[in-house]
Amino acid sequence: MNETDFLNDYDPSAFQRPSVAVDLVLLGIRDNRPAVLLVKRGQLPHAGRWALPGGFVGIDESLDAAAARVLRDKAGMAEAHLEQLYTFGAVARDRRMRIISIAYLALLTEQAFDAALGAMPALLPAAIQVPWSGETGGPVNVLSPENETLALAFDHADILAMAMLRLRGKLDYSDVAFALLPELFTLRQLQDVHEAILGTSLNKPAFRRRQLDRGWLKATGAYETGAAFRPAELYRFQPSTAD
Amino acid sequence: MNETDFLNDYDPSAFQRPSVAVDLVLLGIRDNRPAVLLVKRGQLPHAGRWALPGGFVGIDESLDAAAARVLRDKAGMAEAHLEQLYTFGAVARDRRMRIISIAYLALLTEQAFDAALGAMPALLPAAIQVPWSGETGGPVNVLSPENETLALAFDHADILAMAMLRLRGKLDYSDVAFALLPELFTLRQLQDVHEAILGTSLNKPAFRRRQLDRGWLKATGAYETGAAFRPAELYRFQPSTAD
DNA sequence: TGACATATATGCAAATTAGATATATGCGGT
DNA sequence: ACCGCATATATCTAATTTGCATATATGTCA
Repeated sequence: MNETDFLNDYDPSAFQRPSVAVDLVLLGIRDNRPAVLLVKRGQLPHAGRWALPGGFVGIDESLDAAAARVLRDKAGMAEAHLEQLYTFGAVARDRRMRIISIAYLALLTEQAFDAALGAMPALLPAAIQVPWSGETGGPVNVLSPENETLALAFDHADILAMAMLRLRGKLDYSDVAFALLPELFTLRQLQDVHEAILGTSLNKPAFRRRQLDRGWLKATGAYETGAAFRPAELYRFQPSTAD
Repeated sequence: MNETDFLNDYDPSAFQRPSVAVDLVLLGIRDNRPAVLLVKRGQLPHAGRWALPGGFVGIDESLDAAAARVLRDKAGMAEAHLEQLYTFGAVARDRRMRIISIAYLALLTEQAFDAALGAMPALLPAAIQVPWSGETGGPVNVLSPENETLALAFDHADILAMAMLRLRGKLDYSDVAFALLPELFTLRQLQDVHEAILGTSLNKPAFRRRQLDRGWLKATGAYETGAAFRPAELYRFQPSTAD
C-alpha cells in the first residue's frame, strides 16, 4: 500500500475499533505527603481493587473535555490543573475488551482534595510513597489511611508511577507546585510541597532565593495568622509574562 | 451513576467508538539542522499537503507496536529510538471522522535518515526552523529542500511543534542526543547535534566537561580519519548503570 | 618542513548554590 | 511588662559550576 493514500484507502469502519477512555490521577498533598483519590471496583475484573476514576471518551468530546467531565462527575470539581500524562495502550490491559486510556494528571489543592472527599464519600484518599530517589523512576507504593499497601486495578499502578515521575521532573521548571497550593501561601508551604514531591529536604535560604529570583512570586504584604511564632508573609503566584 | 460500577454499567459497544491512529515524527539532523520526513497526501482532505506518516492501530496491537510497524512500513526501518509524544484528540482534527492520534517521536541517525529516503523515495526531507528560543514553545516552520514553507495537513504542525519542544526539553537530562548519532562519534559531532536542536551555539570547553563528567561517554581510543586537521577521538555512548 | 585548522588541556574570573549563622518578630506563659 | 520560644528573614562565606580565554598538540596538505 502506498503511503500517500494510506488514510484514504483504509476503511476504518471495516475494522474493529478500540474503546478510548480517560483515567485521572487526582493528586494532592496531605500531611506533607503526596496523596491520590481512588475508587473501589465492585465487579470483575479486579473486583475489590482500588482504581483511578475514569470514563469513556464521547464521540463528540475532545480528550481534554472528557477529562474535565470526569473531574466534574467523579470529584465534584469545577476546576483544577489538568494536564495530559501519557496514553496506555497495552493490548491486554483490560481483559474484557481493548481499551486505550489517555491518563491525565489533576493537581488539587489540599482544600480541593478535602472538598472532593466530602462531596464523594466513596473516594479513598491514599498516600503515595515513592521508593526511588531523584528521577530514577519505577513503581510507587499506595497506602490506605490504615497504612496498608493497596493493590491497584489494571495498569493503574503504572499510571500513578508515571504521574509521580512526571511531577518530579516538572517541579522545578514549571508552575505545577502552585497548582497544589491555595491562592495565598507562605514560602514554607511552597517548600513543603516541593519536599513532599521530591521526597527530600531542601536548603531553606537557597530555596527562598531561587523562588524569589524566578519572578513568579508576588508578595502581598499580608501575613499568616494563628501561628505561635513569627508569622510568615503570604505570597501569590503570578505568571511572569504572557503565559 | 455510581463511580464504583462505572466501567461495568457502561456498555461501550452501544456507543460509537473513535478510530485510533499513530502518527510518527521521523526526526533527524541534516546539515546541522533538524529535519523531518513527510509524505504527500494525494486526496481530500488536505490533498497536496504534506503529512506525518501514520497508520491505524490494530485491535490486537499495542500502541508501541503500531508505531514500530509504521516505522517499518513507511520508513523501511528496523529500529530507531521511538518514544510516545502526546495524544491529539480534538473532535474535528480530521473532518472525515473522529480520529484520535497518538503521536510518536522517532529519532534517526543521519545514516538512517538517508537510508529511509533511499528506500522510500516518496518521503520528503524537510528542514525544521524553530523561531522561538529556549523552551518557550510555539509553532515551527517546515521548509522544503527548495526552501519553501510547507503547510502540513491536519494538526500535524502542532504535533511537530510539540516534538521540537519535547526534544529541547529532554536534551540535556536524557540520552536523546545519542539516538541522533552513529555508534561512534566525536565530541564535536555531539555538540553539533545539541546546537542544532537548541538553535544556539555552545561554549566548547564547558560542553566537553559537562558531557565527560556525566559518565555516559566511553572513549574508544580510535580517532576519526579523513579530516584535514587533527583528528578527534571517537566516543561511544554507554548508559551509566542499569538503564 | 611549515602553515593550517581543529582537538585537547589548562587557568581564571564570574555566577550559582549549599550551608551556616545572625537577627527579627509575634505569641504565650510568668 | 517581660522573657523565652519557634520560626521567619537577612547576611556571609565556602564550594561548586559555568563561561571564556589562552596555550599546546596533532594530522593533512602545499
